[in-house]
Amino acid sequence: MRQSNLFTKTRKEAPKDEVSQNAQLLIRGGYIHKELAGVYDFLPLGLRVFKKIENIIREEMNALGGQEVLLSALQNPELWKTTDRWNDNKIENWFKTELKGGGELGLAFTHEEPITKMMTNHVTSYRDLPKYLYQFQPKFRNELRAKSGIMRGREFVMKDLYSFSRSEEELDTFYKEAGVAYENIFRRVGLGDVTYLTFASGGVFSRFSHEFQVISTAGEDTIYIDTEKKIAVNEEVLTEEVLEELSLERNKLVEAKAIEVGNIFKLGTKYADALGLTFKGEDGKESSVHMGSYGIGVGRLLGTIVEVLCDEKGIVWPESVAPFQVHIVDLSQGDEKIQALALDLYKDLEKAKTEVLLDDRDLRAGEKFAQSDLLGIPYRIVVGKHSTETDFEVVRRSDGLTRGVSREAIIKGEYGF
RNA sequence: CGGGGCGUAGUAUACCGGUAGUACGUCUGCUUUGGGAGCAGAUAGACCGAGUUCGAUUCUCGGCGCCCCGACCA
Repeated sequence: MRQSNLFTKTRKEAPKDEVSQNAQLLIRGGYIHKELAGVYDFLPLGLRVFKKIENIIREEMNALGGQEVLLSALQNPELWKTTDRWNDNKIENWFKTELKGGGELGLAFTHEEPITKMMTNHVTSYRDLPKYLYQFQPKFRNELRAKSGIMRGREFVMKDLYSFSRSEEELDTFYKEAGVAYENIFRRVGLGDVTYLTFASGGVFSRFSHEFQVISTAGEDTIYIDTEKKIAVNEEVLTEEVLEELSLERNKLVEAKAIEVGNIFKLGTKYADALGLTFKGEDGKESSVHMGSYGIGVGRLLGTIVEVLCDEKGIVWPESVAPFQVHIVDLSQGDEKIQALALDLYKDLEKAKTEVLLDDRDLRAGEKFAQSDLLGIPYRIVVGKHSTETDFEVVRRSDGLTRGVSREAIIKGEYGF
């Protein structure tokens, strides 16, 4: 893509009402636009990153045996009354709306009820199970206070997977696999070193749920980490009893602020019982389906990557989620030869299916570099006075290292760092 | 929901009971050209409503919106 054609613009300053680093940088870079408090639009660059993250999650969910669906955002109150979750005293952050002809509707804040009900049409026998359904779907939560930029919004896209198993054991097995898939996801988006499996409050059907917490001062949660075992405990469940149960020693735990980027937990038969999701076993007996729920906020994950990996100059995207792999900065300043060098390289990279952004705008070098740093594309190729037809200067964004790289190697994506 | 703060140009800000100034941005021209450059010119603004007043962007009240701390967060 040519930058001269991109409608978004970078800014030197962030709006004063954005305090969080993730939103400041994303707005300055033209990745997102704030629509309302806690409500953000994704612009072309932001959407590219969003889709990259979404695809990594999708690949891992498919590898788990997940089948992708898309459930509606408008929801039937009757289902929620069945489980006693329609009442505003029970669920405070509902967005509710009305039909013209009378009657209420809910705007989805989660999907346990509708997906469980939907599955009653498809599950009758033990042969129909287990099944794993997931979706990327907007969720609406009427937060009393939106905050932390895109980390806690009122509308956000969540990947939610629901597992439908025949027994507790079958659920346990899948639950463990899902945990591994989650670790894969966070590693693949560049957060592997700072993400901890964290024990958090469970529910009626399990002692604990598990959160995936990324260490960050921007986090809202406090966790206690055992760095040797690479697990953590959320402060909300930290008691002597729990420590003993998990064989952890209090004096070995390190306190840290963390961002919850994922959460998995077992639902048992709670929703299946309430909504009649049962199956006939081999013995002909009717049993309730054992369910689990597995969530990742895509926007929050994107914001977390910005928050954790940025530096004083701007965003630093890992290659796996970057909007482009290569940023060609054309410093021709009217020199047609240099301009042609940049343009030829750009065209050849596009032919080679490399995602490349060409800064072909007529701006000064300083501005271009500053904006390029802000955008955070992993590799920058500077085409200027020193460039030749065969050699270019490549700068790695993450550490600023610079190398001379041959045209041939660049086309192959081999920069030699 | 409790507490606090704030609403002036696209952005960041200043001043003022007598209709608003600066910087960045944007546009034009010239100069400049490897880290947000310079000169000249131009563009563009008081959240909404009511009240007080000769006069309100300024004071008062109400509404709306935004931010922060806390609470909340299947």
